[in-house]
Parts: sequence; C-alpha cells; structure tokens
Amino acid sequence: MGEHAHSSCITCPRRELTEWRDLEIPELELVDRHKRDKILLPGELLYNQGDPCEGIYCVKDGLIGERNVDIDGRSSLVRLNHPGTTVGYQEFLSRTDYRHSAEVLQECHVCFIGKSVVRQLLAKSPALGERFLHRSLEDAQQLEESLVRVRTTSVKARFLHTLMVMYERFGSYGPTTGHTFELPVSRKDLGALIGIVPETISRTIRSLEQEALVHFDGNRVFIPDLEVVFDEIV
Amino acid sequence: MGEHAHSSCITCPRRELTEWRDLEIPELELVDRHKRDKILLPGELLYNQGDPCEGIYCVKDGLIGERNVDIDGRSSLVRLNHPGTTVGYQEFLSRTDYRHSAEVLQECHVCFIGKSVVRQLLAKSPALGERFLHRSLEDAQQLEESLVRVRTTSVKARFLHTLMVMYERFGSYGPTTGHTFELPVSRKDLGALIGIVPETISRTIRSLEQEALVHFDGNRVFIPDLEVVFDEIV
DNA sequence: CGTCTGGTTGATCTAGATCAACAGGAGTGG
DNA sequence: CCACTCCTGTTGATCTAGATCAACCAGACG
Repeated sequence: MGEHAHSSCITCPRRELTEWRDLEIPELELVDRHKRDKILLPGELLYNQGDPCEGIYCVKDGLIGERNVDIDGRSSLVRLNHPGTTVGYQEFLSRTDYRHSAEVLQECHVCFIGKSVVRQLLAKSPALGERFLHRSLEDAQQLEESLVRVRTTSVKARFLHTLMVMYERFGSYGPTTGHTFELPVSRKDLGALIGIVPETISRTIRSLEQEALVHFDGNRVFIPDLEVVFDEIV
Repeated sequence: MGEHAHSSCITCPRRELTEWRDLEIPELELVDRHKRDKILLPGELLYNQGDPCEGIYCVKDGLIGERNVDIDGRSSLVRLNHPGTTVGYQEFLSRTDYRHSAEVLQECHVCFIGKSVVRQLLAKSPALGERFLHRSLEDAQQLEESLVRVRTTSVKARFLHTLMVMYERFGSYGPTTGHTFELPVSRKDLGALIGIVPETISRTIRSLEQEALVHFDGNRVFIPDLEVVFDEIV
C-alpha cells in the first residue's frame, strides 16, 4: 500500500494552512528527515478504527474520510479531510486508539509523522500546541453545530447545507457554468455524512431538481442561485 | 441577580476536578482576589447566546445547562455542566461571542473569573493551557459520539443512554432503593437533550415502565438492573 | 377560586426508512 | 465477442417511529 514519493515540508504549498505553519526551519528539517510520504488510491485505509495511534497524517493532496462504524455495522461519515488538514491529531493528543477508520476518498498524497517526532516538536514549539488547541476548539464547534442541526432541521436543509459547505471548499464560478462543483463522495457516503439512507439522497435530489434549487449531472452539481439556497437553510 | 458569597479557591473542594488543579498558591491567590462569587436560582441566566464573552465561570455547586436556540425558536440543550466544570471556556479561548445561553437548572454557586485574569494565568502556567486542550479534546469526542448516536440509534436507546450518563453522575445505590437518581432536568429539557419532543419522553417512559427496564416516580428514577439497560444501548 | 405551567394521554399525520425491483456500467471469464 | 456477475444509483410501494395537534389533569400561585 502506498508507493513512495518525495517532498519537503519546507517548500510544501499546504504548510501555510496547517498547524505546522509556525515551525522554524530546523524543526521542519527534523520532520523532513522522519516523515514518510504515501500515495494512496480511493478505498485504501490510512488506519482502522481501534488501531493504536502511531502518529499523525498530513494531507497534501486528495481527500480522506473519517468513518465510524458501530457494532451493528452502521457506518457514519464523521469528517472530510481536505488538503492542509492534519488527520488523527485527536487520538495522538489524547493518547487513545483511533476512534474511526480513515479512508481515502480521492487519490491522496499524505505524509505520516511518527508520534515521537511530533512530541519533540510540541516540546520545542509552544505555538504548535496552541494551533492544535484551536483546531480542537474549531472541531468541537463544528460538531456542536452538526449535532444541533441534525436534531432540529429537516433532511432537505441538512442536505443543502452540506452542498454549500462542499461548494465553499471545492466549488468554482464560471460565467458559462455558474456555481458548480464535483461531488467528492458517493451517494452512500453523502448519506452517511448527513445521516440518511442513499435512497433518500436520490429522492431529495429529485425534489431539489423539481424546485430548481440545485441541478445534478452525475457527480457534477450546479447551484443556480446561492442566495436562494442560503435562505432555505437558515 | 446573584447574592454574594465568599469562598477561596485554595480550599475549594472542587478544584481537584477542574482545569485549575495545577495552579500554585500565588496564582490561586490572584484568582481569589479577582473572582466574583454568585449564588443563582433555577431559571437565571449566566449569559445569553450572542453576548460577548467576558470571562469564564467555574461551577462550585448546582447545575448549569447550555442551551442553543435557533432562528425558529427551536431550543436544544447541548451540555450539562455539573460541579467542577468550567463553563464558557470555548468562547473565551477562541475569542468569540457566546454560542449558547447558559441557564441555571439547579441552584448554583458559581465563580466568575474575568478574561484578563485568565489570560494572565495562561501566560504563567503552561499546564493550564494543556488542561484546556484536553478538555476541548474530550468535549469534541463527546460531541462526536452524540452526533453518531443521534444519526444511527433509536430514541429509546438514546434515552436510556442519557439516563445511564446521569446515573453515573448523580446516582447512588442503596440496598433498599437499588440504583436510583433524581432527574436533574424537566421533561422538556430532557427532550431538548435527546433531540425529541416532550410528549415522546412521556411515551418512552411509559414503554420503559412496561418493559420494567426503568421505573419512574416523579423525578426519581430507579434502574433495577444496570446490565440489562447496558445491553439495550449497545 | 381562576389562570398558568408542566406533564400525561389519545388521535392523527408525515418524513424518512425499509424492502424490492431494475437499469447502467465495469470487470471477468469463457 | 458475448454472457456473467458485481456494484452503484434510481424508482416505486409500503411501513413505522416520532411529530403534531388537541384534550385533560394536577399542582402552584395570583
């Protein structure tokens, strides 16, 4: 699993987005010496729910999904990790086993950094700890919002919300195409993300088409009017 | 709102439970000089959703609920804060306005510590920052579990789960009474906590009584057999 | 006494799940 | 090349958990 590749953190274009952005050259060199690059294809796993945490993963390119499967096999997609995201920091910091499986959703270039290296970095750079604190606060806020949303709003609203979030991350506007983006996940996963069954995804899509709120062409999504969609979410 | 009372952090029996447990005497004296004690009755508010965050609250006694109300007035109880909990740390650390209203659910003794004081403490004691990091990680984990649960399990299972959590916090076992605890919240709030409507709480209680899983007498809850309930949750 | 608020119950409605069928690729093997 | 099975997605028919609406009761409180 995972052919090798080589890249340096010092020149990594994603670094400015990550928790590592405050590291100085000597520390970055330390990371460079010890990190392992991996190229992974869709379906491959970074780690499995229950595995001991051996370090953290930095997503350089592609998309990683964190999936939680309960005893009955019901799986739920908890989080999407786009480039610039550090995956597995929670388990690393709280010294627990992985609580999810991390699965590659789109071909990825990730860097693995072993836990002892990260501990050294944390000891040297207080700014790194601070970054992780803020990352954790943001995650908690995010989750809180999702929780409230799932308890109080309809499937349609939640669906539109996720579409807007995805547009924000992956979308673009062109004069001919309008607002559009490529759905980065399967219908099943989209369901697992919103908390519904894939059939309901299909039906919701159909009704959104009828309302002309959103247009789908395969995995391509077109949003004629962002404002109108925003109003639906509230 | 809030008659005065006096107490010292140095002798506070809750301190060992809190993020402040590592503070040295000089720092504790600093807190003592600047904190404000408040005694609050059920229904009173610590702060309102949208208020600017002026500091944090330490719960010495009683119970505080964090409530989130959306634009349509739908309110959802996000978290219960029992004695030893620091309330409002998230907003303080991320320098945002309060995202919830904090309402007294049971008569409280809380201590307010202004943000400038907390910043001084954070600067002096790195251990404090570390404690907050772990608190945030735990909160995130908690929320994640709630999110997965609400998406994948039935009302009955979620209801039983919250009862077990409450038993863990507030419960006791006596040879005559068995496992029992006092419900710390109204049915409405219990609903807001689980994400259902109060009528459904009533119905669920009735069916649990019929199954003899749990017995209710007003706000007193009796659990004949913890194991059986555990099995139901899975 | 009335009025209010919190809780219980019943009757009904509905969003979304479940079950079942089917259509279009994408392999795979002859 | 066709025949086969997988796998993902769409659609239809049906079922059900839980919401909604409405009535009622009991205690609190003026």
